[in-house]
Amino acid sequence: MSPRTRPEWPIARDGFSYRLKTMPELAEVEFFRRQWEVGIGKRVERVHVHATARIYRSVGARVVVEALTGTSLQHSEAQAKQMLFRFDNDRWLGIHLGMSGSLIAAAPEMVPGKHDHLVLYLADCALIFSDPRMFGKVALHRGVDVPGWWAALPAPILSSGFTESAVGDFCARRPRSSIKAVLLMQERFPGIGNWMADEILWRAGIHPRCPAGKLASGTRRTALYTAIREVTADALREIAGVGTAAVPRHLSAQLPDHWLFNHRWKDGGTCPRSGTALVRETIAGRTTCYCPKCQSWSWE
DNA sequence: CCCCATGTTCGACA
DNA sequence: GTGTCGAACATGGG
Repeated sequence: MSPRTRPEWPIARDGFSYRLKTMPELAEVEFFRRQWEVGIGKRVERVHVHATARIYRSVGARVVVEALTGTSLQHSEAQAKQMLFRFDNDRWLGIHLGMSGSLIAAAPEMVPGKHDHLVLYLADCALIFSDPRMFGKVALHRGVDVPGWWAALPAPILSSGFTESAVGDFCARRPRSSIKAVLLMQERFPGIGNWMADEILWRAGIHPRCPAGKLASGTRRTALYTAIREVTADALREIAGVGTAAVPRHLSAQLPDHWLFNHRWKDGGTCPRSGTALVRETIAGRTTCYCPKCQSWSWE
């Protein structure tokens, strides 16, 4: 392993790993976007890439180097699980973090490690994209306007375009699918992932195997819609709101103990509301945790 | 060694 | 065409 400079700035953490052990859903993505904000207004002096890394399967690493070297970072945005960074000269960099990606800033002397597939060296810091499993992806775009794939993203959950009737209609179109499977569909629920889906259903008191058709109207639809918006807003506040000064090694440590999140992986974990033993089983192909008492099975 | 992993995509099949 | 399910992707941790 090559020697690496310990990053003292802007984030001081122990050890050599620049990665945070968290898997990115909407709030974590927004958190990671902010880690690169320190580079806004600064020029990219040099770009490091691991040219054969799978994250370059859509756009070659060399294209990224050529497009970004010498430009300045102007602006960034996160939406759903996507991020978009605008540079001058009409260059745009899109990033999806996949299952294990993370962004972080470090001192400009940092030496890229095995999983640091993209590093933008600015005058006084380095912006790093790390991804051990390489399910993440980068995209490049040139033009005055945002790329088409970005413009085509569905209305964000906290925007006025995300309506209760749209949620109900979407459920009505998949009447026999489990609500757990439906909540993971990015085209209607942008940015929701496995743990957020479980948190939403737990708060709403809905069993994850409940057929989506049963939630297409009435009070259950309202409960579902409300929980989606509340969990999204709360997750953004608790996770994305963490500054860049003292970042915990596990972002989940940020979440309050009365959430399902902090109990879901523990063997023998109990529901923070009812004290009942939590259940873990595979639903829609994903590990799902729920409270058998709070989340009613009888949806007829 | 085994099994597991918070995401997405693709092919097979109803 | 639509919807659903499992496998595959690549790596590390327990």
